[in-house]
Amino acid sequence: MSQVQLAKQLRVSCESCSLSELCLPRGLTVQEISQLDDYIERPRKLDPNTQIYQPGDKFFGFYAVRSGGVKTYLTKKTGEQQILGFHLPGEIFGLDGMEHNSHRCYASTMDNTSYCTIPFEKLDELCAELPDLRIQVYKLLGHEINCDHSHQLLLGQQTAHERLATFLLSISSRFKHRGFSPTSFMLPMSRHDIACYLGIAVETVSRLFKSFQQQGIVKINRKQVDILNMDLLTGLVANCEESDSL
Amino acid sequence: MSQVQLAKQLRVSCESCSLSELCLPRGLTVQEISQLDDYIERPRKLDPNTQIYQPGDKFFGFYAVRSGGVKTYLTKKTGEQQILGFHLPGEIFGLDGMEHNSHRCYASTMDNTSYCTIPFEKLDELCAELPDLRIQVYKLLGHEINCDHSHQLLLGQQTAHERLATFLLSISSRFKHRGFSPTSFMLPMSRHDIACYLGIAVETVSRLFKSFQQQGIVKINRKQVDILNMDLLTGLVANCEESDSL
DNA sequence: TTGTGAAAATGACATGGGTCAAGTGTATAA
DNA sequence: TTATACACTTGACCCATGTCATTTTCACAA
Repeated sequence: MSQVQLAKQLRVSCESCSLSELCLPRGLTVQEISQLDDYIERPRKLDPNTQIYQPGDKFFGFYAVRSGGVKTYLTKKTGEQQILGFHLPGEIFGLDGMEHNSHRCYASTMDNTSYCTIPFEKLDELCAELPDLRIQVYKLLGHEINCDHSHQLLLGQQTAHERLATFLLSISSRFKHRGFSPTSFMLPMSRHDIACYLGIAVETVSRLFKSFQQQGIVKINRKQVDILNMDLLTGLVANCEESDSL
Repeated sequence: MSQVQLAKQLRVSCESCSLSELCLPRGLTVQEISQLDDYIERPRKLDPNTQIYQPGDKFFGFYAVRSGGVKTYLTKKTGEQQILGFHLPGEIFGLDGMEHNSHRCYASTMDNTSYCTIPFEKLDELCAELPDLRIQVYKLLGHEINCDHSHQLLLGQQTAHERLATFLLSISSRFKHRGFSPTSFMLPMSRHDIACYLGIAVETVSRLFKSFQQQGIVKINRKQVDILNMDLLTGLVANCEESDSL
């Protein structure tokens, strides 16, 4: 098989895979891709609301969402959960296990979900040899850190309107980035999850969605969202972040 | 010079250095330590309220606080800042620059402050050769991520009392970790900064400090804090985090 | 020692969004 | 087709915390 054919085959196996961000771009050679590809465990399928890991579980490696959606969250002893992040197809999670080789938070599916895993030990070994892969891993971790920082700004300084608008814009831009419509999409998470992510009450989410609709900014039917006026939506967060969104 | 002597000398140069966490422990060999030590730029001293970097600045590498204190923060366009983290002597900051090779947030001193820097490119080169150093870097990044997650839980789910109590306990345990008293210490930051970190108003910080004092939990005089009853203080956050503190 | 400005504390008041309690819709199963 | 349960919505009420105005304290300079 020629190098080109090999590349094509590998690309097919990873192209729609959520780890593609990690392994495909940035000029890795065919051989390098092949090496990494060998270690990736092929997709597993899970039902909605299935726990993937919880605090204390051993850290195996990174997870990459292929379809569906995953939430990661911490809880108070009283049960309230703070959702740390939503992970859509093409996105990575599981990084919370790196510090102590065991996870610190929960991860569970929000929908029928499939994902790949890449064992951290293998990834680390490859990193020793592949400078470009190392850079990719740094960028991945840096991205997580920057997302967390934006979330801190949201939770600490934004009003409820601003939070919800920021949330919609974030989902929109992430769908766009993956080649889907940025103005018409299905939310993979419940109102409850949105509330827990934004640090507000479910009732507030309902009321604000209603208010946004009355202003003609969006049209919302259950989980179907249509953004009717992107400018107005952007206007709601105009004073929030100095830098461009993630 | 014998290997032992060399080790001793290097240890002296890094022992009290904030990067010691990164380079000294975990069985690096004398030679490995020496290699890393060569790249570390020796301390710079800055006045209080001096900006170290701001969004858009080129990312050079990690910073390690030797004395004083540093805050990292994001701002809204209207000027409110959300403090992302306080960095005490022995702690690292600057990781926000990794994703795009430029910083996303501000960093500035809160006090007379000195710090070392380690250029990221050099660190990365060494990582290729030193598996133990690589592990250290992963743990460092994992720690930042886990701290950010705890901060998200605080900002999203805790009441003002719980936030302030959590904050005091965090500072206390970090002083303890560095060998200082966990019950009697000087806060390096202003009330304003505490408020911005906790996502509450300065006035609320004042009122809660007073309330904590009236309950006999702490004694506070300006920036001097004495924790009188650690159990009571811990009790205030009893329902907050499931897992142990960071 | 006194003067000056910033930080912190205090008091009075306002309100965003939480809480509680019904309702309404919708998807799945019998 | 109807029953059931759960997600979501809506309304009424209220409280923790923000906002604004004022006073006090402290650090430092003259």
